[in-house]
Amino acid sequence: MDETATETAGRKRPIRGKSNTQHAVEVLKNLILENRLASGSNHLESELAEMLGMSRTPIREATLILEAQGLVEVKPRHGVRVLALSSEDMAEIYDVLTELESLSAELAARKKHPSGEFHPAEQAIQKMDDALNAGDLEAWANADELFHSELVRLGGNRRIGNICRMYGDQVRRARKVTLHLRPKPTKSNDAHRDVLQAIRNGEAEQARKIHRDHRVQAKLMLVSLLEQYGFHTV
Amino acid sequence: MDETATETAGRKRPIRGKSNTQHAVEVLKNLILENRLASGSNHLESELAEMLGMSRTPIREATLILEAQGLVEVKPRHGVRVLALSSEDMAEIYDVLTELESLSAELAARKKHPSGEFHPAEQAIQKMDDALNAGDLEAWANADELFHSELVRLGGNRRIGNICRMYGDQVRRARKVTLHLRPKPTKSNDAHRDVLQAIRNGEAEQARKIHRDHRVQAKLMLVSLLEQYGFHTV
DNA sequence: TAATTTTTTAATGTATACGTAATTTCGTGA
DNA sequence: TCACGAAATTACGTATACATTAAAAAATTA
Repeated sequence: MDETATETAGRKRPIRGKSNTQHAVEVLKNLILENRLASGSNHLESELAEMLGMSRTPIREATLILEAQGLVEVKPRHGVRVLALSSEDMAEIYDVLTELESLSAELAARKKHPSGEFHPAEQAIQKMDDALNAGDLEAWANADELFHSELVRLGGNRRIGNICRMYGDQVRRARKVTLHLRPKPTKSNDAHRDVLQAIRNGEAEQARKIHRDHRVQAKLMLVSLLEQYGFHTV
Repeated sequence: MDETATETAGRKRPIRGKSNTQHAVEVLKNLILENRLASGSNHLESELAEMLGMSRTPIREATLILEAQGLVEVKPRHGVRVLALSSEDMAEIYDVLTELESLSAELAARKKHPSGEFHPAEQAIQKMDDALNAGDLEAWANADELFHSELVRLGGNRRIGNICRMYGDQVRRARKVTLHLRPKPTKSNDAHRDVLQAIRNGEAEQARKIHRDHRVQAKLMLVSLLEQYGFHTV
């Protein structure tokens, strides 16, 4: 009990440069993405506050932020509800990502890039190859994610960056379910390599088309997997 | 002084079913869109709190929401900064809207719609015609906005709806500046009519292309206007 | 005077108190 | 037993207090 009291007292000020609100956002987001706060479950502010060892104030602020990001819904007397992700939801999200990432590929191809600008994207592809050879799907997924965010960065539209980052969280959530059900993603690496080459060559329409086709394929596969396996786990 | 005290005390509970936080979001958003909180200006929480006659708590919550919507930036000791909208920002926003609305047109064309589903969109076009004949640009802009949101609704992707609604606010902000500088938008009405017809006919690619071209034109016109006139007013 | 340190100020982040209203529980009557 | 209404509970929205710390101001020194 003693140490608990001390801890609680000590936790008043944030550990290091990070407000309790920010901390709560991170922790709650992780809990949701890890599926440790189940979809559809309701949680009272006071419950979350106690769970994270802080008062309701930063919790409220955090839930507002998470609500704006579409991860939870705040229902006045019913607590914070973690939003479920149906296969329809994922289809919607994939459509948005497909569109905006393809546009990013096009935009990236139209721009002049300083040398070395493509290095992170190349590295991501390399990591994907390595991970695939090693049979490490988690590593592959991380590298894949990295490539997609690089693509968006190269496109240079920061708003697209924000949107894709936001929905990226949700895709990660679904990926937990699908990653080990899907066929080995050998074609992804090729597609990514091709997009990058098209961007380098300044072939805007081509870059867009390649990425778009790749994304459309990925969506079809993912959504059918989710429908097949019910997706009640997410 | 007396009445001030009474007012402050009375404002404790929200006027009508709407929390102070929600109220603050609305009021602040309007102030920003009306350009009565200038871009780049910083405002302390306490200042806004006093301005709206409530305590800092709901103001803080409101600013977090507005921050998530990209209207302001909360900088710890410098207050709430209203984000400026440069012509580059508008270009970014237009690119996103172009892409997502065009996709919506495509999606709408692929779907079966119950009869009467197109009624609101038709009405919006009619209003645009009327407004244009009457020379009422504000009315035209409102009807135009309505059509765009209808288009997105017909597409059926709720996430696109959220994104477009969000950026719609910012477009409205810029429109304040450009509406009376741009040439009369006679072609818009035709384009809208054509999209709607294509959707009706189930011509998905066609619908997408028409709307896309229209949007690209609009973007070029708008961005060049903004560059020309500096846009320092927004 | 300019630079640097100290002091002061004040805005924020957080906890907490409390009134309000929604929900639930309980009790009453049909 | 069920429906309905009253009382009790309690989660939330908001105000407020307060400690922390960044920024500004003042003072000291070179």
